[in-house]
Amino acid sequence: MGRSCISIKDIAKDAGVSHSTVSRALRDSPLISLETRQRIQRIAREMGYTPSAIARSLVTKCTKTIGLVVTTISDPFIAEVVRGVEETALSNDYSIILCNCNAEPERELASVRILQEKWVDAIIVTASRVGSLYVPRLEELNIPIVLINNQQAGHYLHSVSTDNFAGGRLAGEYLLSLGHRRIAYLGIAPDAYASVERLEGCRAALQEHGLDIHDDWLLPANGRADGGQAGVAHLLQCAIRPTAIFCYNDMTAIGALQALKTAGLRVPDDISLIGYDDIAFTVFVDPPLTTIAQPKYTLGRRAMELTLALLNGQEEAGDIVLTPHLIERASCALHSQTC
Amino acid sequence: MGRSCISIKDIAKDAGVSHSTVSRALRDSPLISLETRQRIQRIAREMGYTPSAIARSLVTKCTKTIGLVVTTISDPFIAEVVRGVEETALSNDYSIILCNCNAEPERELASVRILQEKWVDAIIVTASRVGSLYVPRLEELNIPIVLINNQQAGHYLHSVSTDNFAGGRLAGEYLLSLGHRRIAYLGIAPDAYASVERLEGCRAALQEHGLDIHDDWLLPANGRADGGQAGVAHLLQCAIRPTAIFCYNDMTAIGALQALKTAGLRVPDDISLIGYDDIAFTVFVDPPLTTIAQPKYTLGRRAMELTLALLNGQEEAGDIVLTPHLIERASCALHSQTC
DNA sequence: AATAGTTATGCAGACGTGTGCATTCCTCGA
DNA sequence: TCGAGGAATGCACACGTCTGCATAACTATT
Repeated sequence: MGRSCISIKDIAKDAGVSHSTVSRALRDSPLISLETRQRIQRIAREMGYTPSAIARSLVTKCTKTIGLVVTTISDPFIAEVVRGVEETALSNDYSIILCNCNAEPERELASVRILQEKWVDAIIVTASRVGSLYVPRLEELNIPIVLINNQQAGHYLHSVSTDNFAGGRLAGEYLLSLGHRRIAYLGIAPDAYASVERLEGCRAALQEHGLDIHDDWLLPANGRADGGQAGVAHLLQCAIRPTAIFCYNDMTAIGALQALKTAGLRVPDDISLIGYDDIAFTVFVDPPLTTIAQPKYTLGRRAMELTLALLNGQEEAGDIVLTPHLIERASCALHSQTC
Repeated sequence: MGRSCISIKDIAKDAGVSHSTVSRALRDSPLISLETRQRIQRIAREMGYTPSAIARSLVTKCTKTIGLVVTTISDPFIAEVVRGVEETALSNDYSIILCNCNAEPERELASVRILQEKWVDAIIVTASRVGSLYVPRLEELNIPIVLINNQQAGHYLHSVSTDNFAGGRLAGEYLLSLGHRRIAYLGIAPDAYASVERLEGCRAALQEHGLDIHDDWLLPANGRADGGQAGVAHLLQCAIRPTAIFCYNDMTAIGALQALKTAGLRVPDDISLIGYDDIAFTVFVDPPLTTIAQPKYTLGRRAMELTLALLNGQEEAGDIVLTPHLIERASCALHSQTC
């Protein structure tokens, strides 16, 4: 039981030098003669020495560890972001401590406490909504904080996000180009920036053609499939039906798709459906979902790169906005009728 | 910039006592008088003190951190396991360092090195296949190692898994009960225990009825959708077709489902399909997938609980085998014809 | 031959926390 | 009044690594 536990002092004794010399030799310091350096490195290897990041951190005040806070790792979108963060971290010799706080305040606070005690060098937060008392608490730590898909102002606060307005416009323009004029938005959530911006982007595209979204066709959603189902239920009761639905995200669209099928409507023949995010599963529903893709992995990668830049003192690194793009699959069809 | 950096020495100076007294007072040691204890705790709170886990770890040799190694976090099955591990860890004041090594040897080695340097107390590995040179390397660390869904022998090695044989039998019995006699297995992978056991379980159920699986209907898979598609392509060329397909996992089944639809076959009317795992998306394909459910979250939770037990010296904790169960949805139908 | 400069190494203290042992003070009993 | 015992606290060192400064040995210059 117990760790290997050979320290630089053990090596020092074995090599007949002081532990300072060992420390320098192992870090390839030019202060130590090449011969001694190589000899010590060889001995270290033979003894199976592994440096202690703990002890090193204590003196350097740097743990090469960053905290990654997510609302839930089960979300396939977030999982992909996490992958981007983690891989970039490992490539740069950083590791990440994962905190999965299901938007529960007490878990959020517990996470902050742990990350603080463990002296993480920075924190990356991927959360659809960030608790109001949460960010101030984070800022007290006085370390760089990078928010993914959640723009917010603050001293130590930076963000990486995709351009939701552009994404919404992309969806709107695409549906227009297919001849759709009656378009619904399934994703109203007043407190969520992302949703508002996507809607406004879509609306902007419509307005350039002198159109707008009918009030009856602005429906709430919750980002999950059941929200999409509920939205469609409402929509089917409208006197005039839209010919296309723009959904807040893919899960909403998948729920909507189910409800439409259940109601005996065909997608895309009777009604077109467009999602947002491009999660892996869009390919496996029937029909495969046309969607606005967010560069999920890149989102994570850039967040980590920004974090590294901040840790290297490049304060000017600032915020990053990525561009979404359209992925055409099979859930949207031409609509030739005029309204 | 920089951390808060108030140590017990600062508190000691402020309170006019030695730092030892502060250390004991903060840990509520009965050695310190109640009055002093409370006074010191108050001062600590006022100064905004946070203990340093780093310094503590250096002396206690215990980091309250465990390493979690996964092949890929993008897999929805693994994501759910991770959630189980993480939540259980946080509840017990442990945190996890996530290592996502895409079954790439060099990433595996980098992960081991980092986990070793960071002095994690234990390691949990969730990997469909564990590299051959990987486990021995892990064992050198002399800390508890818990493998999820991967039974293997060794000194510091323990495992949590589900009973694949029972799961396979469950699938077989279910299909038999629906009247199926011609059953295919889509998931041959000789080096994967899990696959072999599921097949054997299914076969055992058939053999009790004097049946077996035809050699032509034993098809390879890779755990991904494309493997399922390829398998179905082969199957459709057989002279005699099976009436039901047992798939190694849900992703395979989903691929198979797509291929069947493309070929103009209806599920479950023309052919029944049963998956394995019960990932979240089984609900969203059409038809919803009948499957053998593994308790994914529980798998993670029990792995973490076992780890905690091992860290508390309860060596006898041993291995854990969980029981899968059938979830009936809509991808299997009665088959009344005799063969 | 004495001095300045260079190179290689050691010493000692720091980082923040935990803990065995010694010390001090107080109380109680004989 | 003295000693024993207990309660409360401090001292000193440990954990493994890093680093500023001192030291020693050697080389080159005058």
